[in-house]
Amino acid sequence: MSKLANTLTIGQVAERSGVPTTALRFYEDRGLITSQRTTGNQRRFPRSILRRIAFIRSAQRIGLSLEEISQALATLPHDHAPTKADWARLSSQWRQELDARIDALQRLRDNLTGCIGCGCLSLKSCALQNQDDEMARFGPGAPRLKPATEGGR
Amino acid sequence: MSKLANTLTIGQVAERSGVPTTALRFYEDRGLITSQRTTGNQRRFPRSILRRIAFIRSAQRIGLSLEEISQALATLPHDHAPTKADWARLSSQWRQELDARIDALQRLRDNLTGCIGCGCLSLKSCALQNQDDEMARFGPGAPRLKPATEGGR
DNA sequence: CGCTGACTTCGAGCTTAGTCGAAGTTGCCT
DNA sequence: AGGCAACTTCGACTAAGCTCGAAGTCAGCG
Repeated sequence: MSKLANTLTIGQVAERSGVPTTALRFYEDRGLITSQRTTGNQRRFPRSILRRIAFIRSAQRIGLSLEEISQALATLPHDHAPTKADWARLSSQWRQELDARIDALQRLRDNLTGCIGCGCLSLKSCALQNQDDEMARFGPGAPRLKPATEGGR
Repeated sequence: MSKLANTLTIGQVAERSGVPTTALRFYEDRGLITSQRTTGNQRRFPRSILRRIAFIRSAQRIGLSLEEISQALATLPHDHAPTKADWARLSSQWRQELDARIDALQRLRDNLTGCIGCGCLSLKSCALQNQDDEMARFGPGAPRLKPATEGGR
């Protein structure tokens, strides 16, 4: 608890951001964040990393994958923390995604509600059954991202 | 394309339900469905399996895990397809879950909307940052079900 | 009878987002 | 100089929901 440099160790970043060191290293591995190294090969982060991490966690909360977040970050200046304008641009994009997701869920719910009385579950006619799979990507379980969409082999 | 027995092979079930044979075997493995075997050890399914599968896929679309679905199925008579009443009971339960999820997403969106202009992303003050993690379980990626909630070990 | 396609089991692999442990190195305080 | 916490890498493991391949068996048509 001393040595206030203008860089942070991974432990300090973890403490301040609430993100475990393991996750931070993982993010670096995936290119979401970067760091300098000391002569002894330890990571040193600029303070601006905290905002970047905040950005990442927010995006995750929205439901983006690290891959998508990575792409979003790629549209930002990588030498400093995102500006207000950057944030406005991306966050309104995300809001649209959220809107779409809410819509999809609502449609699903409405279908379900319509189905409660009918006990249908017919493979052909039930709206629940035939709803296109846009919900799939939001359920748990990664592989449902594309169940059998892969081109032949 | 002949031999219309009152039981179905796994391939026929796959074709009629749209669920791959691999998945069907997997479901059987997990106890979600069962089958008879021929003398040659091949699976033969009753036609009622189609409804059961429809049920399973619907539940998945709602966002339930196979484990949860398995539990729901356990409350049903296992000797025949779910009745109208069974379906009504479960589907209205699911609707509540959906409602909760929609609410959570809407709250998230509202926070995000409030944040678009502010460019805050402050670790301490931003509502997006401090929102409790109830959204986590609905994003993609299984492990987010409980990020670091595991009792110290 | 023979062929072929559909079936069987089994274990390995995929994906995402990490976590954990081992074995070894640094940084920093006293 | 010593000591200890914090750091390093690396590979293995988790969870869910499957998919794939290998190696072998079965069903049914001609």
